[in-house]
Amino acid sequence: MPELPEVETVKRLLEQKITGHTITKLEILTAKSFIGDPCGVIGQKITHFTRLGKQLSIHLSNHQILLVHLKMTGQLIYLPAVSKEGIGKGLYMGHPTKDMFTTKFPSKSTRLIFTFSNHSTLYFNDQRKFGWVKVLSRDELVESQSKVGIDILDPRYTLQYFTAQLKTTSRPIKVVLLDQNKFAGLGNIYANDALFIAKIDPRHPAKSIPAPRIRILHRATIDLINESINHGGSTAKDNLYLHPDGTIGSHQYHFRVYQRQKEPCPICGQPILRLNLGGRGTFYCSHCQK
DNA sequence: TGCCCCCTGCAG
DNA sequence: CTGCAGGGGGCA
Repeated sequence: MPELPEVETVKRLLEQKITGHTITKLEILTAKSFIGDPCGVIGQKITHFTRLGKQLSIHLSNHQILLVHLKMTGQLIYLPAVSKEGIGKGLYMGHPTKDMFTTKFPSKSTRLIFTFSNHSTLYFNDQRKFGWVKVLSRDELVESQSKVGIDILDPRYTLQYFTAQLKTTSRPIKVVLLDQNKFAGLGNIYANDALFIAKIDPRHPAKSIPAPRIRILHRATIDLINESINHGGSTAKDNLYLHPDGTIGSHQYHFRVYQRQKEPCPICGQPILRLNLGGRGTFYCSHCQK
């Protein structure tokens, strides 16, 4: 699920909740979800957060990093300390009357539980078990991200860089936009919608897109990502993307073509088509996108 | 460069 | 039952 806007939203909300907190306990319910030595994180304070593409780094006071990848169904859910009266009733500090979460935690998909010194908790939930949390040193973090491309929100993501990357391959533009080693952060939602905005057929070979179209596409990727961040990201129908406080994003109400096959194109009214490209669902308007 | 796979769950 | 899901690593 989470692409750049969703991970950025989680980062912003989580950093205001748990920066400065000390980890006192880590429960690993699913072994494959945690990679590294869990002992090293106990007693460490959370100092700050960074993000590269879809990967979130939680920096600790001993200079180690918890690197988080949510993959398709990962969630980071923060629960404030349970009040005395609320124990066993789902009553949390700051949520005086009722539990605002529709799902109780830990749930069937809870993989990791971090507890902090003030008794608040952070749940890593992941239905499909594709995601993970890794403990890394600074050097290991740099190494593990050395092949990742430039983040869409990085000032170095220029039109020149974008153009140069497209010129290296004749693969379908949609597939190239999803290549995290070229540009970090775009996923299936925003790749589809950016191509719609730029009126480019997702199958168009990357290297032969005319310069004026490349310019529009480059602009569209940045604008769309920012638009979605302003909407708190996209929570699709399965509700698997949640903010750390359990609320949902709203960018799904602004999808142009993503998951709208058979619905009328917002520009010309022709039905939106769906095809398979690089193993991923691809949505486009054959009349508007050439 | 294109498949298959990792997993779970839901819609058709 | 089959197909599909915000991702991406490994392998021919």
